[in-house]
Amino acid sequence: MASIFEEVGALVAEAVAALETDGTLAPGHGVTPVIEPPRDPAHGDLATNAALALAKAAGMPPRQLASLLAMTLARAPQVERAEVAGPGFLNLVLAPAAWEAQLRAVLAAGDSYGRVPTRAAGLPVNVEYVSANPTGPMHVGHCRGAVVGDALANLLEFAGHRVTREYYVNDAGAQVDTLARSVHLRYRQALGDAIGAIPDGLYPGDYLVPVGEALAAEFGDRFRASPEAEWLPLFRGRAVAAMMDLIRADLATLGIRHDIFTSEAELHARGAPAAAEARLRAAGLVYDGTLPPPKGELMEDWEPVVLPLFRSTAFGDDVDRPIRKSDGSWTYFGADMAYHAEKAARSSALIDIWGADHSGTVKRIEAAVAALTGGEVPFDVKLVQMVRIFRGGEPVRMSKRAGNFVTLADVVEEVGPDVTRFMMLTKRPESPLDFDYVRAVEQSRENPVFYVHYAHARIRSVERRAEGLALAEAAPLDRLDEAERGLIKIMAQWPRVVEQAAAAREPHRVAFYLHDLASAFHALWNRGNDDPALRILVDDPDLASARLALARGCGHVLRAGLSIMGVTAAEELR
RNA sequence: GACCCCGUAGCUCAACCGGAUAGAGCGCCUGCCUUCUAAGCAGGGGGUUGCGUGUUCGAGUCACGCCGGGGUCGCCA
Repeated sequence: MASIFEEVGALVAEAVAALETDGTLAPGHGVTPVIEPPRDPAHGDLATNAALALAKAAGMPPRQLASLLAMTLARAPQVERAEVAGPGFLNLVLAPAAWEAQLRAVLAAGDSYGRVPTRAAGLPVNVEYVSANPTGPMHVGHCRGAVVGDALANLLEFAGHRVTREYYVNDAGAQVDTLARSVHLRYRQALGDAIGAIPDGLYPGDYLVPVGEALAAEFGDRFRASPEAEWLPLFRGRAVAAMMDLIRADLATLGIRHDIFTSEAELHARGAPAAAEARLRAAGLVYDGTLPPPKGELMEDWEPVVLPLFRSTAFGDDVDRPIRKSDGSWTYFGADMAYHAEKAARSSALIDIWGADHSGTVKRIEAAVAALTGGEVPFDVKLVQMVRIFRGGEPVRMSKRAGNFVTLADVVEEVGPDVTRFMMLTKRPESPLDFDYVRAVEQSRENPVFYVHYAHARIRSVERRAEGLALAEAAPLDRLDEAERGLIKIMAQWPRVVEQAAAAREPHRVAFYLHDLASAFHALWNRGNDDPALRILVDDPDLASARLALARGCGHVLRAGLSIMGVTAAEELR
């Protein structure tokens, strides 16, 4: 069944078409009227700007056009009243039966209410998220991008897209060589060498100790004193594999699993950057040139050098960007460019979730994708701002260099995956987030996780209690009152929330919507505290079954939303 | 210097491709527990949406310019 917005949208479209038929309105105006719930409930259940948007095409004042539309719309059985308001808005009050039908649709669809059937045609949407460097366990800073990316992938699937969840493994370059050297030190340590303090520039974390021990057990002292060239590739491979195991285990604690891990090293091995360079050279977008000296802090060692440059300035970037270094090896950007070209070839759209510290590189990669796909594949980079972690208002320090950083595992262990995921989605990603261990587990209205769980637990409690009662089979939903229909109206917005959150790539909107829905449910529930006749399970079996159906429907929507967020719906809170 | 993000109630934040009188929570004030879980609910007070100009029937939302906070800048990763 169509959502209430689609249903009313169709009615409005019919009314507009009727005006075209009788010549009031010339066809071909290209206007799609917006149907939305008005902010002010006095403006009815739904409002449309159709007359405002079409006034120019009709050559008629908006209010006059609106009253023509109102006359047609008022004849529809779903519409109780159609009123012209303000500059030419058309406010619609729907008949109670229309809302009862919406509740029946929710109950029929169950937890799938609002889900769009998967579109089989075309390539999947690619969401790349986490992509943390394989040099250690995940820290809390990675956590937000991980949750936002995963929830976004869930949301897009719910909205009918096929989705590929992808992780780009930066297993090439200097940092993984550093990792390998750090592991070699731990390997010597495992063989009994006194290694002393970990030198500056190497990774100090204890998590490398077992990696060194495993290598010692397997290879004995074969690489103890041998030249670096003999062990570096081997140690690098083992270290990266071990780090990726750590990272996958961290992600698993949050229920996150990627479909594809793409290796930067393999990308180089199959010559992808060179292929991308050739295409861009042919298009005149890569040339050999010299960069101007960097602005900002003074760079004493800077010297002009001729390098292959990507013409990102043609796409709004400040300067052109080198794709290879003076020694001929690829820059990070050179590989990343090729990687995105490969992803674009197998995707209908690309979405990257990045930490805000990479904001400076967005333009060049957007430029590269536009250049390599001819603008055919939409590409969005969503920047996620940093997380600051607190305990009872006191900042908790983290420092990856010192090796004593707050890990993702620390957070999940302390507050659990559900709270972690929910909290990461309680703000727009582009706002910095303060995460407080104490407040995150607080059981109060102030805590949105708890608040939504509490609503669901109340519904489950009533459902359990109702199991032993003899209630009417088919709930007579016309017994519901105005306030109860108000809850249906909020539930009926769910398909639209899904559609718009998916289009905007903003999973946090689901969290906010669930909070609103839970709030409406709590309000209804509490009427029963003031007046026992307003409780759900009253003596009248017809009325009880109708109210139970309402609560059940609300439970379905709460579970649908929580499943997108990747949060378990609590059965009870004790 | 340049680029990116942010600026909305005392605080933390919303505001659905631009829509009508900008909404929640916290804190403050006033009510509601022999309960279907009061871990909650109802009501009250609180705003020049940082400033300005422009586009529009209509701007917190779009454009441009300022101001303020944060982040970034490299042949790094």
